[in-house]
Amino acid sequence: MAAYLTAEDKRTCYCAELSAKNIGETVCVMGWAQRQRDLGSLIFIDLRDRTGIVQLAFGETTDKEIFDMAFNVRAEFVLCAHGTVRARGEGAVNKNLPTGEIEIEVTSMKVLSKSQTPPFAIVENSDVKPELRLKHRYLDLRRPDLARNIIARSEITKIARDYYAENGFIDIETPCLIKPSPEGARDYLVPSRVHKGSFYALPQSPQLYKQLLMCAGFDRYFQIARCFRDEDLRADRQPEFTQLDTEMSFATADDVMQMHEGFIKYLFERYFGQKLDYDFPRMPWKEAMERYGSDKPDIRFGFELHDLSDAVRDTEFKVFRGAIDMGGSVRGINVKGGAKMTRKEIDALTEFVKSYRAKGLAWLKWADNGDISSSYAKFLTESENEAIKTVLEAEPGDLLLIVADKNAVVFDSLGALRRHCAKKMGLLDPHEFKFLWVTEFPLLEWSEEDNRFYAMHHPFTSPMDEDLEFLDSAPGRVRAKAYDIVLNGTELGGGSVRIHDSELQAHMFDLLGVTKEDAEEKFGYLLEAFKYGVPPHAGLAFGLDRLVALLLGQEDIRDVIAFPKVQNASELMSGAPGIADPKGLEELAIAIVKEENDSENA
RNA sequence: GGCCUGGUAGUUCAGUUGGUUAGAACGCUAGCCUGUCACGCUAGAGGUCGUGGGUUCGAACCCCAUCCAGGUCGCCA
Repeated sequence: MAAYLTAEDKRTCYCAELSAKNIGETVCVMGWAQRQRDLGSLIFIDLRDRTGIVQLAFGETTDKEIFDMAFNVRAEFVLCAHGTVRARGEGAVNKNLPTGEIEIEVTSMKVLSKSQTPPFAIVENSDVKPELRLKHRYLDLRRPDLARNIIARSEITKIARDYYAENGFIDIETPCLIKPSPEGARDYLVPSRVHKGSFYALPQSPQLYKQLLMCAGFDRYFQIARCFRDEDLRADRQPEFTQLDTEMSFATADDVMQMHEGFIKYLFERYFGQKLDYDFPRMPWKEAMERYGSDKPDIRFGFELHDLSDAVRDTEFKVFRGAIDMGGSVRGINVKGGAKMTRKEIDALTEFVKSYRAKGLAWLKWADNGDISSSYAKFLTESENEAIKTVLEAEPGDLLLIVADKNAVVFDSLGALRRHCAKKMGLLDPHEFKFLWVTEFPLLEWSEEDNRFYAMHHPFTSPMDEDLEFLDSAPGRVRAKAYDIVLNGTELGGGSVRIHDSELQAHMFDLLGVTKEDAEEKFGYLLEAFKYGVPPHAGLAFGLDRLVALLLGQEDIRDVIAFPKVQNASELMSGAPGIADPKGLEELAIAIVKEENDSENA
């Protein structure tokens, strides 16, 4: 039977807070039995709480009743132990344990709760299937590495709140039940009982509300905001995630970037005790694409892209010829030291780029001993081959990898390839942090599929002043006052200067093919607000999960989220989502049409 | 939605021409043990081989379907 706590059972400290300084003190600790070691007439129990472990000792001086209790303790029993801190004997000190110099000589104990044998051991660096860990997430979270992540996340959000508060930001909550505005990512919909047939959406971000807060005069807004997107998951993407969301009035793009760069520096100083005393580089989007094939470049290593189109401008090699003729390009990277790769490994790289829609990979391996093998060299003239080597600054030991295709495919595949090679070659140090700003994003993105422009960021993003003149003549070349903060190949956050001019906003909607009625229906309240004096404003949101994961060297954001969802967006512990009660559905006037999850408004 | 990988004891895994009773380590249970801390020693229990169907004299193994988990592309204004 489980015991209960009484007035005397007051915890005096956490397990791992005890040290040699406490020798002689009477203490009361509570926690979980990590392990029990029975040596006959001597028993040790490692007691664990979220701070760590302390050893409880039971011996000949222990009451028989308590000793028997200790004898029966098993892993994960919850204990309350009273006793005296004492030094361990000579030779019995455990140097691997922070509390290894001492132990608690237990005078009384309660088993507050028993435990079945857990489905997996509660230890650091567990190699148990994610499936099982997530099903018993409360046990997984007892593991020290995961517990540390969750605690670290709390520290980081505390630092964020401090920084933004110190800089005059006001923490304001915005609604989670909002009006659907289907554009971009899929919304999670919540049916309204009162308004049958109508739905709320869960916010993909507090975008419109924070702009309205600017209209309301709260010129610096901050919120740790939960956001929802009904899209497929990835290691760095959950259907519900947290943004560290901000907005500033009377601020330029530069003001915003400086403010948030300040936050990162403040965070590094307070969390790591590390000074980042340099300005984060700023790189226009076009340069990022051309040098790294990515709008979120990892600049910890080289292997930059180079345009080889000129070098093979007149080639008869069909693969290159075709790419150039269709308006694409031929680009390559020089994987320094990559000549060590075997033919098999290079073939695997070819498969890798194919997953990015590239038709193939042209390669040249220049061995240390001067031998050259290549998939393409024999199709090119000597001068073309030389030109490629010159542009890529090739030398013995290098591996040249070339993709010829539409620009989008070339950038995508080579951008991913350079990172893939760097990872394979062990060049990515998770403890090296290289921040940069990517700026001057295109305002609009052409969709082949729909034969129209879409806003690359969102339709409230302001064009750059110097490109305003092209808004009608060449919309595709208009750049936006948008900026992303990038760390080690991950987009940590992004934002923009917003349009605060009704006329320009109307123009934007026009370009995007949004009719007046449409705009009125979806965003009327924002446009209305803009009629009553709207300050120029700009903002930025960090992906908190990614930020925490990267700082902690975690590859998967699930390791910094207490109760994450798996790939099919379900939550294995609770089993969410679940079937709704038919009565409830009736009340909502919702009928399930198909056997599956497909629901429709009735 | 596409492609790839995996699912065998509580856990991590091994298991090839398809053939007796499906193994190992750790964990678990019991006994012994006064300084352990991955305690040690002895003994023992523990399996719908993800699920359903098929081929076969015979299936963990071959085929089909399906479920679950992971990766990835599409998608993520």
